Amino acid sequence: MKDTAWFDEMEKRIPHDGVRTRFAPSPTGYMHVGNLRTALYTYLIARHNRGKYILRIEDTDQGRLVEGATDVIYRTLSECGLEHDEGPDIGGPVGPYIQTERRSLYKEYADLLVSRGHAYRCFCEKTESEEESGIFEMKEDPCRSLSPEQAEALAEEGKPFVIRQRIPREGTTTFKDEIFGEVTVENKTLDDQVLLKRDGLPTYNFANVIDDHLMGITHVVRGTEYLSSAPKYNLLYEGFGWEIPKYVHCSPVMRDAHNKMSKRHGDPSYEDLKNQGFLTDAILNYVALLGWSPRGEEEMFSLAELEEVFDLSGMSKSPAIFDIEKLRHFNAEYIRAMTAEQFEEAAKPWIRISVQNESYDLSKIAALLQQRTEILSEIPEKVDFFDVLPEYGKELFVHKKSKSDEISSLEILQEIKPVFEALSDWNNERLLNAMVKTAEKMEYKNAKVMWPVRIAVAGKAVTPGGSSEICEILGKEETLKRIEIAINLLKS
RNA sequence: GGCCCGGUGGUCAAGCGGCUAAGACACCGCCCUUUCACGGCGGUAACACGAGUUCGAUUCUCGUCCGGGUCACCA
Repeated sequence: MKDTAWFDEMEKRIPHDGVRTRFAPSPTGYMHVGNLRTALYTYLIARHNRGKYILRIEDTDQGRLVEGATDVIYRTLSECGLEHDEGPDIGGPVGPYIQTERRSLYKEYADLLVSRGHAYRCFCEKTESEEESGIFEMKEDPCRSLSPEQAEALAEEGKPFVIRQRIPREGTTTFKDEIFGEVTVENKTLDDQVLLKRDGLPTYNFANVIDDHLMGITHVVRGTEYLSSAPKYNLLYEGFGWEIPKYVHCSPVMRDAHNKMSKRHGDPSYEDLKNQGFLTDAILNYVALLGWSPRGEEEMFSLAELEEVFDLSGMSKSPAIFDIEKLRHFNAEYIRAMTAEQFEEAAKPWIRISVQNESYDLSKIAALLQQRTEILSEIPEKVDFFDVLPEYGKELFVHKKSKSDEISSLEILQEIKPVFEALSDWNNERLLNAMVKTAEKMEYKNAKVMWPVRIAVAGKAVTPGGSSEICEILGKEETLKRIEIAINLLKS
């Protein structure tokens, strides 16, 4: 074990420069919405207080390592603008920031705790998960009562061991959470959790305490699944004589009333949502509001605005169900708030999926789409008719609201065709004008004339943009061709 | 099962002893309108239950019920 000078030296490295938070994911290759939200809140607490936001990778579970997982984390955080001030990739004053690279550290602190009597070596066989065994009994660990000499002797023999925390049997432990307030538990309900595993790596429970302290973390942000083990962490801090950080336990994001969002259930990760055509800003905005309330009426917040207004007092205690419908709403709002150029850039790849015909003006198509799109992925099916006129039946010409039927549609199309043919300038204004004039002449409502034109040129009842805009984009030749097809269909 | 934490409309939620109990999504209706959409206006819909405390409880206390978490050499 290192001498006190070494431990003192470690203490001196700890920054004391205001608020410091950390996002500490384990690299499983998947950033689900709950993770992202935790990262966001962690980031916001730091930024709101002009503090530091740190990224730490918790890879102490060797069995669950996933190739390329850290890249997903970097990419997601960076895309979302949650830039960290310290981390594995950019370093910092209290590195390394990957737990497996800190393994020797944990051993020193575990030994320190053993020497102080707050922990002990346990030579027992591995225990099974109690949940699986169905037995929920606190059992006395025989190794707890081993004398230091006995334990030392067994270790000398080369017997493998883990290091367990020695929890007092008597008394209570109280901790304070920024969201839940004070929580008190009886020590006898706490078990002697493993601190250092047989493979020499720390458990989450231990590594967290060590790293959070050594990295000068002031606000420990994590999910409520750690709420009930928080007393044990406090006991650890006390054992070391360290200052206890502020705890912020966030309630989970649920997929429904009973289940958390999870990879297993196929719930969307950040990347999945992106692929479905959701915008980063919309995702962030929505996720921020899932479990936190700004109080006022305003719901739309940019990341910069969130940094200003975010505060712990708005945090919710109960779980929140993820509602994709509301996310769609936010996404639609963000799409509408984009400039035409921004939207065009975002939409083009999606338009291209079903519109390959080079002669169509993608900018015009995009312009029609902007006010009618909630998520980008619905674009291809909205515009597929530009390339290929769908097969459709006569019944599409029947529309109650515009008082259209097959008879009137045929009549109108036959009337409008020569008018279109005669048009010298092929643009929206002229087309609209032509249709309105035709309606006047036939003494029909505008809608009654435009309905069959829409059906004829698009082959579907729901289209982005009005019929005149579609005709304009399609061009004179294609429009007339499609009207002719419709006339023949109606005659048959 | 023990322990911990929750419980306001279908969903996200404001509320912090006295309110006609906000707002948003969704839903419905009306208006606008070249369909749909967008926009505008309006509507349906909630304090889990039972005791206390109090002049007065959605707000405080207790119990019941319901839900979540945890009890791993996973995080």
